Amino acid sequence: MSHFGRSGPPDISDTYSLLVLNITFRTTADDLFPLFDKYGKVVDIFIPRDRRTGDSRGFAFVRYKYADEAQKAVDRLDGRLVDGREITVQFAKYGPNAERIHKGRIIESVPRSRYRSRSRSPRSPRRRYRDDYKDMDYRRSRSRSWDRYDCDRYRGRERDYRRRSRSRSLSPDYSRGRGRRRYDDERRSSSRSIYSVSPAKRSRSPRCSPSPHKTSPRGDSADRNSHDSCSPTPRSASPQGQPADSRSLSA
DNA sequence: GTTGAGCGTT
Repeated sequence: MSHFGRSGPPDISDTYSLLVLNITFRTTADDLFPLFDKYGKVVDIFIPRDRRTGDSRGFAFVRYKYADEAQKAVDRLDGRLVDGREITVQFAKYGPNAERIHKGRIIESVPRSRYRSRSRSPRSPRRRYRDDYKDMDYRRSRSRSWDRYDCDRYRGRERDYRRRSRSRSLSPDYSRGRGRRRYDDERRSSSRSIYSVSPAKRSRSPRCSPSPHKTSPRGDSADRNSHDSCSPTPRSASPQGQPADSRSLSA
């Protein structure tokens, strides 16, 4: 969807796309258009939306006509407070026109001297998340969707879990209050569980079955129980945590 | 109604 009423990319012949991150979920292209248009010729503005809910994903793509204007907008609008949040404007790397960008046209066309390094964006290796939702399903872009999704995948995607858990400014899960309480509960639970059950039996969560029933009139406790079992806590499922205790009790 | 690392549509 384009801001100019044109469906899809209107003309990506000589346009330069900027990635606007950290915008609010309610910020639309109409809100970004007057901001970016003041610093250059904005060809098109596109805000990706969720495939399921159709809501904004929190970032937008602003397409400029010239690279110098785009760079100026990056330097000007990067860190600008929009709708109460500080947005992050940078050149888009991936996308449908990633090939022409890979040629080094945009990146080399703009002076990096003006590009101020923001400590909020470290050298985090980002992966192609498009391959994810195209490989298995639509991307679970929001963290709230990670409530009871695949729990078994946490073993192989522990890095993904840690990446989503951390925040760039405040505390990771602790900011939500939900993570710390559950985490503490898990730790006390695991410490108490080793005295009654061997870790070999609880190493695998038997409640990780993808039950189709999501909500019940009184099944709230059951749903919450699944949360504890499927909680991505590697320590509660680490058998090497207390080998001595487990050995003396298990044997 | 909520959320917050990241890279896009006809």
